[in-house]
Amino acid sequence: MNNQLQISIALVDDHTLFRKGLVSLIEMISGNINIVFEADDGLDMQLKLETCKQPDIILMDINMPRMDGFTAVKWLNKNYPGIKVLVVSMVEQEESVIKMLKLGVKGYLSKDVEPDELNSALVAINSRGFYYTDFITGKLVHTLRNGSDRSSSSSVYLNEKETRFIKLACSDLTYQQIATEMFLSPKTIDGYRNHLFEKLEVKSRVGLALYAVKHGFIKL
Amino acid sequence: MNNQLQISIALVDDHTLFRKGLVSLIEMISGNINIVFEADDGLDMQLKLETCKQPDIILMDINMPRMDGFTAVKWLNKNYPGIKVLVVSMVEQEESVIKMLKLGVKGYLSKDVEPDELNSALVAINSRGFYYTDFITGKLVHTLRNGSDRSSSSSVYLNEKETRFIKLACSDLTYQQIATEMFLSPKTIDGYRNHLFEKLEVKSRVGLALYAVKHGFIKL
DNA sequence: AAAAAAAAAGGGGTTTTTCCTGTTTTTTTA
DNA sequence: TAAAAAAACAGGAAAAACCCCTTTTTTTTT
Repeated sequence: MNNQLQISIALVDDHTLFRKGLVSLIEMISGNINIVFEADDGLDMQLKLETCKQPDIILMDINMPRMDGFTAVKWLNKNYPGIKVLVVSMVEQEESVIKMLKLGVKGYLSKDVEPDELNSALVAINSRGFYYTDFITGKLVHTLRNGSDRSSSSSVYLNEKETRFIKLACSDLTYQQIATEMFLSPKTIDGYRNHLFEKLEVKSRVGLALYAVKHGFIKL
Repeated sequence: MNNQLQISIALVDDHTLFRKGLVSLIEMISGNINIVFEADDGLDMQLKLETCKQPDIILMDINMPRMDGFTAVKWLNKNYPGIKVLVVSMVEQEESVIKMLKLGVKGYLSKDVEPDELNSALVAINSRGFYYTDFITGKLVHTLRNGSDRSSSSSVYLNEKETRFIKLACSDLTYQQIATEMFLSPKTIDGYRNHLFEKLEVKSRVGLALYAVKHGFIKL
């Protein structure tokens, strides 16, 4: 355990300007926080961890090139289980929050919090071990209430035909045309649609298309 | 004209942590830059401009709630044509860059540049009036070569109601319900749809939804 | 203030989507 | 191999989306 007085942290975020700003901010508002290193993404972090002193807490972004936040946290859990992670991301989607919490991160801050809150979070994580805000609690409660939690259980795996179909559903083709394209009866396509509506919890072709984008079936 | 020594700027960005970081960074690296005010979004900026001193340069984000960067810059052109705008955004899409340049912004920086470059940009804009990087030039050349430039020819600018509509079109609501939601006749919504179909060169509501995602009208 | 343009609304129609309740065929599983 | 499950297919029908063309109202331009 580290003493309460000195907290050593590292920053992992691909937006240099944001990262440097954070560094400057942290150095300004808090004298007892020591920044060990900065990294552009998960891969960079792995390198820095080998050469630099090990931080108490890592501030972690989610969307990053090469290695994203999820992968990075997973890797940390395996290789440096002692390092606590505080997610600082613009992503406020329930799924991401839940996913990160499952990975055992100690806190989750939106990028539009006040600097003071960042400081509170760091202090809390260092002393108590975690910093869970109303924001997080809210997401959790909502997930519980809606039961779903698609992020793990339901195993939403689309087979080849479903994948083919959902991609085509993102086009201007009518279901008739999609049927022709896939050498199937329009009624079969009807079945696919209804099946996916249930499985993906959407209610219209638009919902299907947005799901497809969100989950990388099609690229914009 | 202001003298070269003191540059007064304002920051418009909804991510508090980023904004405060930037403030701290700017105060740290540069003694001759004076921050007049910070704003959460375009609307907030309008208010601050009334009460605060007028800045030489405004650092402007693009994606913001209530009033986004495009609208804010347009408003500035009308009401404060003397203020120069430097866009600082994560959005690196060609269309956004081009759109902003057409609106006459003096520079466009990605959020992952080094602090030094931000400083250079500010100094350049203050003395020469602009700061155009290879990044911008690259986008311009590419646009020229690919001829298209959908962003102008058809002047793809969505006004408030169209924006409202396209967002709602990404939901499960029927056009009827959207009409109710917007206090308009379903027939008017019909008109919006047809108008946008032409303007955005799409052929269905699905196309509309995908356009909305691609161009940041909705976040997934 | 008149003319032109844009926004809002409507009438009436076709096509597509969506949603039922089934049957038949193929594949899996016990 | 018989039973069960999944995939493919169907008829029918209501709802929604889409389309064309016209009229009224509002806004902008001249």
